[in-house]
Amino acid sequence: MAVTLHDVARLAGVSFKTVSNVINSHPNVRPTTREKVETAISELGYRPNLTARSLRSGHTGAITLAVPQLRLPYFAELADSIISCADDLGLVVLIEQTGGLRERELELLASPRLRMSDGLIFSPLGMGQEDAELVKSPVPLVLLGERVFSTGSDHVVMQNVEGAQAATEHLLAQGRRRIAVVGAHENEEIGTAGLRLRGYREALRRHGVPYDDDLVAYMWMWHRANGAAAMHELLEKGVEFDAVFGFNDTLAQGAMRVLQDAGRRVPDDVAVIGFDDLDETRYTLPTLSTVDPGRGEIARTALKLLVDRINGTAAPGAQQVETKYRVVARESTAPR
Amino acid sequence: MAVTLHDVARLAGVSFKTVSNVINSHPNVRPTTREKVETAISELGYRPNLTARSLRSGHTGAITLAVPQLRLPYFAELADSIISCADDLGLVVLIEQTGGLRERELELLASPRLRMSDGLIFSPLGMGQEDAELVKSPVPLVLLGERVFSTGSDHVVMQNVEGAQAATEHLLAQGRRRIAVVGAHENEEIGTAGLRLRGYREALRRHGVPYDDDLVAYMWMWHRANGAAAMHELLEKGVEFDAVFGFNDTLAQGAMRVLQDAGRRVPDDVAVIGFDDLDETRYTLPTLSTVDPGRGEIARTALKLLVDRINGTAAPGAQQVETKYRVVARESTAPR
DNA sequence: TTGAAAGCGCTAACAC
DNA sequence: GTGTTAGCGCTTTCAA
Repeated sequence: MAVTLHDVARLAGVSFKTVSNVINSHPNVRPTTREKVETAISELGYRPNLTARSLRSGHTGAITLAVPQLRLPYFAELADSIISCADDLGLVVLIEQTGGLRERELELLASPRLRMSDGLIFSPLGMGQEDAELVKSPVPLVLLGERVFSTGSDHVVMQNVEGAQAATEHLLAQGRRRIAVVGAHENEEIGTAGLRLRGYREALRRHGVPYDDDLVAYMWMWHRANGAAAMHELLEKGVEFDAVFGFNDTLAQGAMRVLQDAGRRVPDDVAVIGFDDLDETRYTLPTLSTVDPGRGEIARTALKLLVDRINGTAAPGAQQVETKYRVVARESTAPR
Repeated sequence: MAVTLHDVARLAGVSFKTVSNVINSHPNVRPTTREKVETAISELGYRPNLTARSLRSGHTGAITLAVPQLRLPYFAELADSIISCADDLGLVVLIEQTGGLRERELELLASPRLRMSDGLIFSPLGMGQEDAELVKSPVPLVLLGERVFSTGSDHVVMQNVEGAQAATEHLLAQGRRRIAVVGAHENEEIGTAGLRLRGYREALRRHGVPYDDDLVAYMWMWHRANGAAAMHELLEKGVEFDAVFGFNDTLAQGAMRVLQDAGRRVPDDVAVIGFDDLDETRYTLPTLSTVDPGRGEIARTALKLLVDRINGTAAPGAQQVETKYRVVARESTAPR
């Protein structure tokens, strides 16, 4: 069996409460006592039972991060950032994959497993605005992304409309006029895809370029394979275009590869821009222009909001924070 | 405060033990009683306190996965697989990032945080064979990878030597004779890099091709940027080569990009092969040949070993399992 | 400065 | 079938 406080106390010849005091570095312990206890601790190799501590203290020292899938590079990089930040705060991170499925997301929010952690950072994908009232969690919650608003929870969002608009304007500024879109969601108004499409349309409008739905490829998950498939369809349809806006980098990458197979030169014939600023965009051929959505800032902000909420030091009322974006111009949109 | 068993019992008019029986679906509960209790549960929105359950039962329903960094795509895809498998078994996964630093890896093994989970799947990178005796954990442990052997723990490894040998032979079979290596570790015998280098040398030996250390680029972490930097160095040194073996796909990708910038055509002038079979290798230009190390099998096997160990149903003695590999030929090594 | 007692919410043994 | 009792290992009062 594992060594307990009592075992340590017995060896040190003190009460087990004194041992507890030492561990929690309470002020009122005589140095000699402390030393005796510390010797006993290392002699027995005592390690506190965090489960017992959690039960008693009411907090676990863990948070949950729920994302669609870690194999989507955006979420892998986000998780990396969040785990690093959390570690700095002494918190461990429990990861749940929802697959982006509404059912599983709802299940998660109701799951007793959430109570193994002190709070939840949740990036929904299947749920929508109509589920706003269901976004309730037994632990403090910070929402990420743009699927649901007005939930009463803290919320970190990127500037999707503005970022997408800037990406589109970056293409327009080079004289591109037929800009295909890869990654739209059917009938979506406020999800990430919906907002990025809005930014795209707004940019077109401002520049007097007509919107053409034939240029827009719809799909669900943003995997590379879907970007590739969408580009195949666009090419088969025979629509003319001189640029592609992938709603994320993996889509852009998949699309770019298919374009090249079809003999279109990037950027000479078709310029391509993505969204997310993944590491891999620096090493594609050509390197991929993109929008940096401030992933590090998202991680830090979400964690800060969550910790404040957990500690009860948060301002009353739900906070909504928007991170800064930045267009990163690379070879795939180099001027002709 | 949260609803407890007692609250439910009071509302249902039974003892709190009966409620516990219902929750744990014990056989001996009269249907009418069960129904009464279930009504009370849903009425109060009761959710079991897993911390209390853990304390009492001695297991948490969580496992820890410790990897260097999630932003290395190999580990992201591995984590994705492990989380999915774990979920099928009703387990949640806690992720720790060690940064591949020996210090942090040792710290982790000694951390009380491990006891928030029932077991550990650990992919070391900083520790080496000399640390074999330190590979001890307060919870059952399954090791991944090739940094440390003979630790007394279960171990899942890929066939690194054989896989690397096959990759090299794939290049040799096309008449390549000057094969550069990207990703070697200095003075390493048995780490992943050391074993892959051994496979490479073995292939050369069998085909009577002399080994040339000038063709080998050394480094530490396997990021794309390091692959790119290594290729810059090789080119600057002016060594001749007609193929590159990247010890993983991200290295190969970084190297390939630099090759192309330098005007070398892939595969016509230089063939390139990686290792890991990441999703992105299907979308680079050209698509990247690689070695599939059986990541799904690694995840499943590691989890099975761990669960058996946790349940005490494992065979006595440390198991060592080797997964199957497979060379995946793509455009980057297409015959000339 | 240290100790004793209570109890976090639950499960497991055993009695009824 | 159902209730009673004990206690997992710890922190938190409160008393000495």
